[in-house]
Formats: sequence, C-alpha cells, structure tokens
Amino acid sequence: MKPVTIYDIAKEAGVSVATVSRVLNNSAPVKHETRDKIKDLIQKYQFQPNALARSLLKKETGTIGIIFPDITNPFFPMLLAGLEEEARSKGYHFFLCDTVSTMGQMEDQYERESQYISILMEKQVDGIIMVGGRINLARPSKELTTEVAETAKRVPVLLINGQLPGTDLNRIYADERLGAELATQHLIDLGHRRIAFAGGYRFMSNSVQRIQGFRKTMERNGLAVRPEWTLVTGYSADSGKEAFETLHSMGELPTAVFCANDQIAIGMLKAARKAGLKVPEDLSLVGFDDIPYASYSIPELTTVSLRSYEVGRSALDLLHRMIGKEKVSKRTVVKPELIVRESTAPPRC
Amino acid sequence: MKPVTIYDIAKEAGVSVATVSRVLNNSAPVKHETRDKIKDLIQKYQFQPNALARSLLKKETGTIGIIFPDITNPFFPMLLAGLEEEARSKGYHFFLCDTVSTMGQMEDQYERESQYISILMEKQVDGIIMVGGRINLARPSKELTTEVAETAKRVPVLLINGQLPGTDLNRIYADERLGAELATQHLIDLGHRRIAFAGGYRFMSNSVQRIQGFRKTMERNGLAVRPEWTLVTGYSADSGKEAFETLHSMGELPTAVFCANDQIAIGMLKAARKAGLKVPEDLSLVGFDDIPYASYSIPELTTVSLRSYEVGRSALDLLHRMIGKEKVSKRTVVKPELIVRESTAPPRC
DNA sequence: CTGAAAGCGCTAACAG
DNA sequence: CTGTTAGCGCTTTCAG
Repeated sequence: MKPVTIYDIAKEAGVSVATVSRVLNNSAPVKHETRDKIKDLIQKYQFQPNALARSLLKKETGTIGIIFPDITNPFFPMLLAGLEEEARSKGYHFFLCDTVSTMGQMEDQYERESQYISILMEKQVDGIIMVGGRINLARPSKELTTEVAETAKRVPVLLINGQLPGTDLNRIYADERLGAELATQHLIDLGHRRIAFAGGYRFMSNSVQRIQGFRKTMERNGLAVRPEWTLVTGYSADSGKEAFETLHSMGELPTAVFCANDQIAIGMLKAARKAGLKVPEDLSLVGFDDIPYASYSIPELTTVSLRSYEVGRSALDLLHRMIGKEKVSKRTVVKPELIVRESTAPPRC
Repeated sequence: MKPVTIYDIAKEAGVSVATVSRVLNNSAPVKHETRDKIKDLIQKYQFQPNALARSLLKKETGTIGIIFPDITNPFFPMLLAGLEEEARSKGYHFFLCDTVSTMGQMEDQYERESQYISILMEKQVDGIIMVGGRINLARPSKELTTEVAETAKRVPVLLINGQLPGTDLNRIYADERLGAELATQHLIDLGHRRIAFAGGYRFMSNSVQRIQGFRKTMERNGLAVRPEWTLVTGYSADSGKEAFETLHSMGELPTAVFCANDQIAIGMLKAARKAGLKVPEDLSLVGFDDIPYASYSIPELTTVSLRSYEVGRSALDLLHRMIGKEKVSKRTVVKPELIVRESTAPPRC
C-alpha cells in the first residue's frame, strides 16, 4: 500500500532512477525499448511522481497564492475566473486564501492576510497576488505596508486594484476614477443636474477614487455636489436601502444617483420601488462593477465594468513574467467601460 | 539573497540543526537560553521553514484539493465559504481546481477533472473534494467512475452533492428530491393546480431528482403533470426566458412554475414581466438553490436552500476525519429548507 | 538537553 | 544512451 516511487520503477525495470527520471521529464534521450518498458511500469503501478521532492530540488512549485477578502463577494468570481483561465494555460495552480470569515472584524482580516503571506512563503509559492484588504486602505499602517514590501523582496508579488503607498510594488488596476467619471458624465449627458452619490467607505482608497471621479465630473460640468447628497454608507445592498431612505426623508430627491457599487444600486432600487418610485422614470441609478446580477435585475442596471476577467488574465500573465524574471512595467492600468442598460433615462422634469 | 535555511540558523547559533528543528516545532525541550537565541535569529533573518521539505518527510501537506466546475456559478461561493471557514480552523489550505473554461465543451470538463486529480495526487494533497462535473452525471462512463474509485484508494475522497454509481465513495449531499417536494407542495398548498416545471438537464442526476420530486408530489396530490409543461431547458437565465416563451406560445399558461434553479426563475421572471404578467399575482415562481441574487430580485424569490454553507463546513469536517483515519459514515444527507419570499402567492382564479 | 546521521523522492551533473 | 552520486531542507531516531 506504500506509494510507489521512482526507485520501485527503476528496480523493476532493471535501470537506474536517473533513467526513469529522464523518461518522466523527457529530459534526455532514452532507448526506445527501455522507455517503453518504463512507461508500461508507470502505467501498471499508476505511478505519480512526488511533486514535493521535485519542487524541493528545482525551487519552483508551479503554485501561486491568491490573497483576497471574500469569495462570497460577487465581484471576485469573474476576477478569479480570469486568473484561472490564464493560470491553466501556463501550468500554474492556486492556493486560494480567503481572509474574511463569517464574523470578521477588519483587524482579523489584516491579521489573516499576514498569516497567509507567511504560509504561502513556507509553501514556496512562485508568486503572490493580493487583491482587496490592506491594499485598499486609504492609509494603511506602516507594519502592514512593510510586511508586503519585505515579502516582495523574496518572491514576486502583484497587487490587483490596490496599492501600498511608499512602495514600488508591481500592480495592475482598473482606473476607478475614470470609471466614476464615465458614470457621472453619462447621467449629466442624459440631462440630470441633481445627482447624488451613495455608498463606499472613506477609509478605502477605491471608494475615495470613485467619489473623486464623481466630484470632479460634477464640478467640471458646473454642477453642485451637495454634501447631504454624498452618502458614504458602505458597500452592501442594505446600505443602498439606507441611503435611499436618508435621501427620501430629506424631502427633495435627486433625479439620479451614482452608486459606488452594484449591490448599493440594487438596494436602492428596491427601496425606491417600495416607496412608489419608478426606475428609471423617477430616479436614474447607475451602479459600479458590473457584477452578474446587474443584468438580471429589473430594470437591468446601467453600470461600469472594471473588466475583472481581463484584469485577472493580465494579472496572471504579468506575474508569470515576473516569475520568469522578465522586466515588466510596474503599473498596468485597465480602462473601465460604461455599460448602459435600463436603469438610467433622462429626468422627467 | 539565497533563502536562509535551518542550517544557517544552526551555524550562527552554534547548535545543530536538530535543535533548531526542535524549537521550530516545539517537539522537545530545549534549554531556555539556546531557544531564545534561536528565536532571535529566526526573527532576524525572517526565517521561514520550507514546507516542501517538511511535507516530503512527514507525508502530509495540510493541503486539500477541491475540484469543481465553475467559480462563476453563484451556487459555489457559499459552499466554498463553508469549506474555507472550517478549513481555516483545522489548518488546511486549498488547491482550487476550476474545470470549466470560457469555451468549455462538456468533454473538456471531464478531461480537466482527470488532469486535476492527477496533479493533486502529485502535489500530495491530504484529501480531495469533488463537486459537480462527472459526479452529477446520471450515467457516467465506466472510465470516469473507475478513475475516481482508484484515487480514493490512495487518498481520502469526498463527493459533495453527487455520486458515482457502483462505488462506495464517501459522500455528503443535500436531499434534492425532498427539496423539490417542498417547493412543489408549497405551490399546491397555495392553491395552485396548473403547475409547470422548467429547467435542468436530463443527463444530470440532480436535475432528474428535482423532476422526480416535482412529479411525485404532483401525483400524490392528484395533479396532472403535463408533458408539454415539463421544460427541461438548461440551467441559465436565458433558458428560463426560453421556457417562458414556450409556455406563453402554447396559449394556456400555468399559474405557477417550479424552476430547477434560481437563474431560471430570474430569467422567467424577466420574460413574464416583459409579457405583461405580474409575479406573483399572475404567475407564481419558485426557484432552487437560494443563491444570493434570490433575495435581491424584485419580487424576492421564493426558493429552496440546499444550505451549501453548512454542507461545506460538514464536508470539510468529514474529510478531516477521513484523513485522520476515523470511521465516518459513508453518506451524510442534509435536509434542504424552503425559503418563502415574495414570488409565490395564491393563484388569481 | 543536544548532536550525528539517515533518509523523504526526485533531479542534475559527471562519468562512462 | 545510462549509471553513480550528491544534494534540495527538514525531521527523527539513537546515542550521548
């Protein structure tokens, strides 16, 4: 019952382990006859070479680690799918490291990122990809930053859609500010002038960028950004509902809301509906991220795609080249895309 | 720049590698003084032991492989979250093996499952979890079955929500037939008599079970199952739309439809809306799986939860015990739960 | 409490 | 074309 090794094969074939290794890896010519015999034995015993031994020697595992917050957040599956697709074609495999747990405090999350970084190093991954978590903090602590910078000296590290100020880590990201501009301009072009912003967190840099893009576009068009219409309430559907209620309770409603992500837009859509408003006739809504549900909802959500699938593919390609010690540009930026669907229309009045 | 090893630490501490190993693993008493010195050195060099070397020796990696179809399918994130949660508490890490690619043919998928099985074996995982794919086939080929049965002799294998006829592989699964019965009975209890079934595939065993549960419940209530109202069209939102159109084109509509999953229900909801029907007033819809979108939609979907999160947690616990050579029951079944929301109501007439 | 030494399974020179 | 051999970095007896 003991697993068969290269030695067992070698002995039974009457050759040395070197020869078996050679046929395994096709690393040197082997006489046809012996090669066939060895292949038969491999088949017979269903021999699988031990990748640990191999990697120990070769100092490469064909494995990369992905550290990210939460598989349950609909933003990630597309990104992962892109990574997977490209990883497959290049022969890499993944350690998935999900840092958010059911009862997650934020601190736990960063703590867990640290643990995973360390575990991935022990497991000798060829590279590490990080997305979300500390790299989305507007002002990450020194320790959080240093830790990543230090690991990046030992193994290629790539940040997706985030950054660590004061470091020159490789990164690939969607231009969130541009995305916000696109969304806001779309609303303005439709004729909206009273536009609110909803969602996000002030302590997250991507939220900040979305707000900035919104603000900048409003100002460029000579429109006022009302502070009471800038509702930084979080990223969940519930927070979208909340935001709507706040808006609603203030008497005068905007004619359009730019939501910091699709879940918020969905929450807002439901709340607006409940309050007797029609979307888009009474209220235009644009989301952000283009999660799959955006096209399932009624009406379908106008939103901004960060093109996560492509970002995923490019990210893996970049990391692969970093692993191969190629020179790659430190920053790769991906242009987001406005997806106009049914939740936006000209204002009524 | 070469990574520091246990030898480097040992030399600088003036002790043998054995001692360093002992403090690393707390595997034997070490004099306080030397222990401290070693710990300092570890800190100083940020030494990380090489898990490959360790695993090579110990014959365990703390790693388990998950083979599943498609991260992009909203059914899986919850399952994975449950697996993750439990894995974390037990110190396991995951190899994620996604078998569906963008342009996937079914055959490619099974082929890829085979590849992954083999790779996971080489990487010396402590156990393998399979979900979806070949284990959902109503009639899997002999080769597909044998391959899994053979690997199960070498490493613990657990099947989630699936099976391989003719084997006694360990499995954990939700009782899909019961789930279908719950859904159908709910509709009947509401007063519906003209009920259709939509979605699924005849070649997938879980579809078949859902259909059977539906059929059985209809018959038990003395209701007719009309063949032309049993639309086995697939699992996508588009197929739900299609199914509705077929139904609609036939003149007489059912008052309720049991959809084989939530995406179908969503597609049908959209199509019904477009045709001027109100859900649930004109048409009641019940979905299956309780994916996150189910509670985002308007109206919120009545559906059946397979409790994937809990299934995930239990699955990992089971596998853990299998790895520890404990006796576990071959089959664990989880009771699904009917989630009544807004998409079902008594029929109008 | 500590060190020496024997591997875990495989690859890669280096000789032949 | 093939065999010998020296490790990869770590754990674990077995002696002290």
